[in-house]
Amino acid sequence: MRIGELARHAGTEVETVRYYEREGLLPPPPRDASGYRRYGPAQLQRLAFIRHCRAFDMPLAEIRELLDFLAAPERSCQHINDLIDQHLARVRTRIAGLQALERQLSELRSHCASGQRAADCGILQELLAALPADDAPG
Amino acid sequence: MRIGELARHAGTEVETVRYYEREGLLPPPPRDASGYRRYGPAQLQRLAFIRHCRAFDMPLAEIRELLDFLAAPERSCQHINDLIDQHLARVRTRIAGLQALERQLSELRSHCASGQRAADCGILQELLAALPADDAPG
DNA sequence: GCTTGACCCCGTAGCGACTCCAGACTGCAG
DNA sequence: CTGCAGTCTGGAGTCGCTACGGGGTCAAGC
Repeated sequence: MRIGELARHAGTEVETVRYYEREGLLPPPPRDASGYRRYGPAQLQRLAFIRHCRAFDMPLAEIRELLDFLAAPERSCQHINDLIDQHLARVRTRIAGLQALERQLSELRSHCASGQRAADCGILQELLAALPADDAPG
Repeated sequence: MRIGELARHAGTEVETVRYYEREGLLPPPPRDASGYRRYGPAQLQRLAFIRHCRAFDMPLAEIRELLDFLAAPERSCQHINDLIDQHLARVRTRIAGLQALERQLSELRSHCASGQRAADCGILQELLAALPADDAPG
């Protein structure tokens, strides 16, 4: 299979496949007489694994670590669990941060009805009143 | 005030201030005899405004638009409301996506207890079983 | 044989919002 | 005078792609 077919099966882009190869996540495949990359099912499985991890929003560095475990089936998978736990913690932290952000934005939004002059806009007023007293210059 | 003090008051980094200047969010300030940037309270207020917006996770392009309103107090602030509404919608979409991700990750995590061989790790199994049947090559 | 179009190659630059670095200069305290 | 913190400039690095430009290859249709 050539790169376009591989990408299609994995639901991604040709450029992304070449990018993963450059980054060392996919091994350089053999080439045919025209220099085209030729892939087998094992490469597709590996690519699908990567895309599956990316769908979980994992950074490539972590995916790299997970890929190492595919090649070392006898190793303890404790580190895998740790990676997932850490990632889960990151996601939860991010959610909490965004929820706080959403509350603040809703509050901000409530300060202005539509169609006023910018000078009277409660939103701009709020955004301008951003200097904590102890940080203000003397 | 010099750039370090300005940055400290705004709770940010010197490099960030210079970056904002390069990006046109802060006007180039006057320089003293040694070429050091000298700032007044107005610049600090503007920088604090930007950082406040960034704390709301707004992209610099939107902040640029909001800054335009500070210079045009007679304009209608309808566009400001629209910007906040759009941003709020983005934040809510992102939260929903991350919550779905969190559920999937928790599910994934439940597939493996600690200390097994990688070959038996339920997490790796799940990640590998990523190929939908209709996408698999013939 | 010739064109058209889809596919592939490589290398490079761009995104957003910083962050860090090298190498030089300035300002102030001890 | 020495040392160190602060500042200057320009450029590169981060992350995960994405989009270009300029070419080669291949199968089908005329």
